[in-house]
Amino acid sequence: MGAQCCPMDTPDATTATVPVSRIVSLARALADETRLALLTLLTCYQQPLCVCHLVEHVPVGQPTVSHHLRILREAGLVTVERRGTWAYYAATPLARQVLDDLGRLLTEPATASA
Amino acid sequence: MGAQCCPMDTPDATTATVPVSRIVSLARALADETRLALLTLLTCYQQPLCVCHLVEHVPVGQPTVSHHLRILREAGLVTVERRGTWAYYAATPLARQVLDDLGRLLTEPATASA
DNA sequence: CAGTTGTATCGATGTTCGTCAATGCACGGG
DNA sequence: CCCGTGCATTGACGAACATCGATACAACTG
Repeated sequence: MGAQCCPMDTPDATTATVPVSRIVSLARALADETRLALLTLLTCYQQPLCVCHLVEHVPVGQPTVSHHLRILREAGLVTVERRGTWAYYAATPLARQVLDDLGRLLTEPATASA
Repeated sequence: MGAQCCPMDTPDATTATVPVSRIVSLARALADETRLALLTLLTCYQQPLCVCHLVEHVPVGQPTVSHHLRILREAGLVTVERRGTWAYYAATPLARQVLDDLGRLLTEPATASA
């Protein structure tokens, strides 16, 4: 740990407006191919979709889909409404905005706005 | 798999402008508390920082910091420049925009723009 | 009330991942 | 030329996770 490697000492840098753990929780919910496929399906449709339809569009079983939907729900990315036997899941505005922003950042050539 | 649970069949929904795997890769890089702490440190400073300084600000050892910096670099979130014995890491514009966007989404009360 | 269907939960399993101790490597100084 | 320093890599270990089969639960149907 040399003394002249960096110009100045780094303060605690707790200038973050949002706690780091909150961003990590959101990123962890998005950090799975199956979950992101489910979220993409839900964001493409204004109509809520039931679990049995979602199962047909991802290469995993129904218990796994329920498991992932639970994680997405706990992250605030989807909502669930039970009507009779079925459970209808829908993407939240947060999910739409996150996917919209990330998609824009990954397509645009990194125009530094901040 | 009932016939009348959902109004219509769900098409393949490949309307995504960005491949799912690309978003997953970015989310996985952000889905760790240590990595996000390093990235926050780097985004708070315009000056690149060397590894020995970063090590002092996270509760893990130097090999682990190098490991995380490698993941962040492969995700396009940081760049590295070697000067003499030291390696200086800096946040990319992508990292600044991602943290800015996510921070804004998690503080604002979900104003549906999309 | 029994049977069926849609969904959630439980246990187990294989894999991925974060972490560390030890080592290797490049560079600079005596 | 040897040694110290900063950083990267390796191997190993434990924890977390994604997945599945089996089962439980809820609701509609006959």
